[in-house]
Amino acid sequence: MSDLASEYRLRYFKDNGFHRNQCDHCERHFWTRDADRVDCGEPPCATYDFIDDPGFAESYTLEEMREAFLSFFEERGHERIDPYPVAANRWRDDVLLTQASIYDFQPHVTSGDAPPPANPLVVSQPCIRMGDIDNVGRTGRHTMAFEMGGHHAFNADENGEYAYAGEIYWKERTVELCDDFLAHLGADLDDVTYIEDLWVGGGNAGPCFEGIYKGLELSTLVFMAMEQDPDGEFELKDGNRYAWMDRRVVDTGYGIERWTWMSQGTPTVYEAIYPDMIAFLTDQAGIEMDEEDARIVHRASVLAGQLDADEVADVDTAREEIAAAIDVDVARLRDLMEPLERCYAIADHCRTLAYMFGDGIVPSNVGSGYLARMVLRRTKRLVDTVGIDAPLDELVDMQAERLDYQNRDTIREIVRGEVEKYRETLERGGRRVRATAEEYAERNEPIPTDVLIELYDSHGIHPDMVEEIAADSGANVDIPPNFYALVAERHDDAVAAAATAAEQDRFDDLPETEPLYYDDPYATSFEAVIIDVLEREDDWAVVLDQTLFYPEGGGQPADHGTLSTEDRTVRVLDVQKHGEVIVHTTDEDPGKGEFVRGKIDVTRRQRLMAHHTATHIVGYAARQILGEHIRQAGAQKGTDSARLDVTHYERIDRETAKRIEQRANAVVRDNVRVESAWPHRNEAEAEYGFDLYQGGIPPGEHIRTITIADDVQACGGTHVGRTGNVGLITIERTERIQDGIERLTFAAGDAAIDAMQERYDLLAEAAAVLDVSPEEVPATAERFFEDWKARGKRIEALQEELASVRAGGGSDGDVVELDGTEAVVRRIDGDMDALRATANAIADEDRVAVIAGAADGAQFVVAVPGGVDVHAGDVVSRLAELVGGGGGGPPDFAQGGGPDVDALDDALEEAPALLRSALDV
RNA sequence: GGGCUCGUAGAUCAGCGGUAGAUCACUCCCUUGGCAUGGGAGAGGCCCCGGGUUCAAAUCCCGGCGAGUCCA
Repeated sequence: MSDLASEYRLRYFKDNGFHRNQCDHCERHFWTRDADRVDCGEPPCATYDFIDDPGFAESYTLEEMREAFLSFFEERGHERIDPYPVAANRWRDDVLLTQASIYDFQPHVTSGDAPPPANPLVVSQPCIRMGDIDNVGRTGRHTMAFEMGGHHAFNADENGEYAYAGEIYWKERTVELCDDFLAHLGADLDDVTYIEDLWVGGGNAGPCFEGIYKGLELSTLVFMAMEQDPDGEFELKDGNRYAWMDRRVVDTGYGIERWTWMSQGTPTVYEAIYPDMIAFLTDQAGIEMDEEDARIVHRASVLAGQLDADEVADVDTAREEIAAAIDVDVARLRDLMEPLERCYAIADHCRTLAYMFGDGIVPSNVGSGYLARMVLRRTKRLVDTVGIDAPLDELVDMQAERLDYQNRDTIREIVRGEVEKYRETLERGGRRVRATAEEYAERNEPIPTDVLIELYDSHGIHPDMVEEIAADSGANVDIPPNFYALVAERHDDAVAAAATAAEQDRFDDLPETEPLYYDDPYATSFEAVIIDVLEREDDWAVVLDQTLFYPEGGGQPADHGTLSTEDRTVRVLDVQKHGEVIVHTTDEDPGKGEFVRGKIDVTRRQRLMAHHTATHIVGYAARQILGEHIRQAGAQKGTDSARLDVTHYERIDRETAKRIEQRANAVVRDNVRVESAWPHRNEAEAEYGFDLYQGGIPPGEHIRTITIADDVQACGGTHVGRTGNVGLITIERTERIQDGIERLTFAAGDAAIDAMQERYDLLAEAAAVLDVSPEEVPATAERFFEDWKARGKRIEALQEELASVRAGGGSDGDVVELDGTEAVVRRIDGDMDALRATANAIADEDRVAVIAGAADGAQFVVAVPGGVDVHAGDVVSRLAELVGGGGGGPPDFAQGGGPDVDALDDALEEAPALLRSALDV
C-alpha cells in the first residue's frame, strides 16, 4: 500500500496542540491533545468511562440530541434536509436498506451526475444494519436501527464536468466542526481521540477519522476521494486498486443514539434512547433486581464493550473475562445479563420493524421483505423466550408511535399477519420434526445431516429446534459445526452469462437520435434521414436522425410500422434504445443516406398507450383501495392486456379486485388530463418523494414525470391525452407472483371490450352445452357435478352386485378343475374396474379367477384365494406376454394387459395350462 | 432473481408403479342412572389441473395453478 500517512496530518491538529500517538493494543495511530496517551480509546483497547458519569454538560433525549445536532450544523451554514426512507431500493437498485446517510446521495450525487439537494447539508437519517444483529443488546452500544447524523459537503474540480463544482470544505473544516460540536456539548476535549483509518465501500474509498470519547465511538469522518481503478496507485484492504478522483465528498456519521447515551451515562444505550419501552419490557419479563444485582449489572455494563462479536473470537470467553474482572461467578452474571440483553434486543428489533413497515416494506420471501420477516421471527422468538405476554404488534406499535408513523394500523395488521404465518410454520414444522424423529428413534439411528439440511432449507426449521423436539422422541441429532456452510453449498448457482453486444461500438459513435414520440403522442408519421444501416443475420438495423418510433422500455413494447423511401417500403419489426441512439430493426434494407417517411402502426400504438396509461391508473386505484404500502414491483404492457405487480401482504380476492376496478374506471370517467413534464430530479423528489420511482430509477439530472390526478410517476412511456381516452379498464385476474407481490392483469380500451366479449362467449358456450340460460350455469353445473359423483358411486355398487352374480353363474364351460381347487377362466364385457370386482367376487368363493376384457386393449385380472399355491403375478405376466404387453402384481391379485386384442381368446385358451404348470412349480 | 419442499376424506398425514388407507372429527347402534370413557357399524375421495411415459400412474416425467421455505 502506498503511504497515505500524510493524508492525516492536518493543520487543525497542529494549531490545536494535538499529538500523533500509536495505540499499545491495536497499534493504530491516533490524534490526541494528551501527549501521554497510549491507548486509542476504543474498546477493546479501553472501557466505557461514561457509565454513571455522563460526558456532556447536560442530559439529552434522543429527540433533543437529534435537534441539537441538526441545529448546530444548520447554524454553521448547512441546509437541513428531510430523512429518506429506510427502504433504500426505492431510489437505488443496488441495495435493499439504508445503512448510512451517504446512501441518500448514491449513486447519482456521489458520481457527480446529479447535484445534491443542498451543499453543504445536514440530515439525521434512520438506518438499518442487519450485520450488527448478533451484537444488539450485548455490547450496550449496538443497535440494528439507528439514526445517523450526517453533515455532507460535495466538492469537485472546476472543470464543469459534474453537476456541482467548487470547494465547499474538506478535511480541516470537517474535523473542526466535529471538535466544536463536542465542545458545544461540554465534552472534555482532552479525552477525545481521532483514530486514523481507511474507509472502503461501494467502489469508493478515502482516509477517515474515528472520533472517540470516553471509550465510545461517536463519529466517523470519511473523506471519500478515491475510486476503484484497475490502474490506480493504491491497493486497499478489499484487494482492489484505487486512484484519486477529481471529486471529494465529505461523508460523516454521528450516531445520534450514542451521543444521547453519552449525555445520560445509563448502563446501556437502549435505556437512554427508549427508556419507557425498556421499563415496560423488563417489567413484563418479570425481571427484578436487588441492589447487589443492580451493582453487578452496572459494573458489567462498563466492560460490555468487550463483547463485540466482530472483535472477539469467542463471546463466552469474553464474558468469562468480564465476570472475573468484576469478581462474579460467570453463571450468575449470565443469568443476570441475558434476560436484560434480550429485552434490549426486542426494543431495538421492534424499532427496526416499525421503520421497515412504516416505510412501506411488505414481508416477503424475497428482497427487503425477507429481511423484515427474518427480523420479525427473531423478535418473536426473543419475546417468547423472555416470556412477554404482550402481542408483538403492540410492541412494534410502541415504536411506530414514538417514530410518529401515520400508517400504524397497517403496520399492526402486517405484524399480526406475520406472527400468525410464523405460528403456522412452527406448527407444521413441529409435526414434521416429530414424525421424522420417531422414525429414526425407532430404527435407533441419529437424524442424518442431509435431513437436517432439508428441514431447514425447505421448511424453515432450525436444527436446534429439531434437537429439542427430537429429544422427546429419544432420537439423537448431530448438528455439524459447519451446518450453515452446508446449506450454502446447496445454493451454489451458475452465473448467468451477460450478453455482449458486438455492434454496440458502432452505435456508440453515432449521434443521439432525436425522439419525436414525446412531442405529440397522437402523431402517426414523420420524416427523417437515415444515418446508418447495419446488415445483420436475418434483418437490418437502421438508425435515423430522429424518430417517432417508441423503443421498448419501461415495460412498454416497441412500436411497429414502416419506413418508406421513394422506391421502397420496409417494415419496422422492433425498436431498441442503445444509450441515446435508437435502433430500428427492419425486414429489408432501406438504403443508406436516404430520406425516409416513417409511419407507425397506429392501432398497436394506441392500444399500448391505453394500456400504459391504464397501468398508472390501476396502480393509483390499488393504492387507494389497499393502502399506501402499494408499490409497483414490475409491469408489462401489451396490445391485448397489461399486468402490474404490486407489493401487498395478502391475496387480492375477487371482491377487492372489483373495488380496484371500480375506482380505476372512476378515474377514467373523470377524464382528467394526463400531464407530462421534465422537472429537475431534486425538485421532483422534494415535491413527490420516492414514490415517483414506481417503474425503476431513471438516470439524468432531469426526469420525465407523468401526472394523473394525484398520482405522479417518473415514466418514459407514451400516454393518451386524457384518462377518458383509456375507455374502459377490466381486471382479468389476480395471481400471487411471490409472497408479498400480487399481479393484476387487466385490459384497457378496445382490448377491454374484446376481453369482456370473450369472457361472455365462454359463459354462453357453457350455457349452450348445459342447455340452460347463462344465469343458471352455476347452479346447473353444480347439480351436474353432484349428479355425476352420485352416479359414479351407483355404478360402483352395481358393479359389485354384477360381479357377485357373475361369480355365481356363468356357463360350466369356463370352470377348470385344478388340483383340489376350481378356477374360473372367463372373458367379460367391462373395464378394469369390472374385471377387478368380478375377480374379487370369485376369489371370495375360494376359486381362482382369470378374468379378461377388451374394453381398452386386452386386459387381464387374476385373483387367487388364500391357501392356493398359485402366484397371480406370474400368471398375469405370462398371459400378458401373449397379447404383446406386460403385467404383474402381488401373489393374490394381479393385473396386466397388452395391445393385441385379437390374441385375447387364444391367450385365454392357454390359461388352464398355465395355471396347472404354475401349480406344479 | 435463484434453489428446495409440499398439494390424497372436514382436519392431520401415510401410501410413491399393480384393488385408495390410518388417526381425529362426523352419523348411528351398544355399554352407563348421567357424564368422562369404552365397544361396534357407517358415511365421507375429479388422490390440485392438463399433457406424456406404461399393459397399468395418486405414485415416474413435463407444463400450469396453489402453498411453504432457504439464499443473494
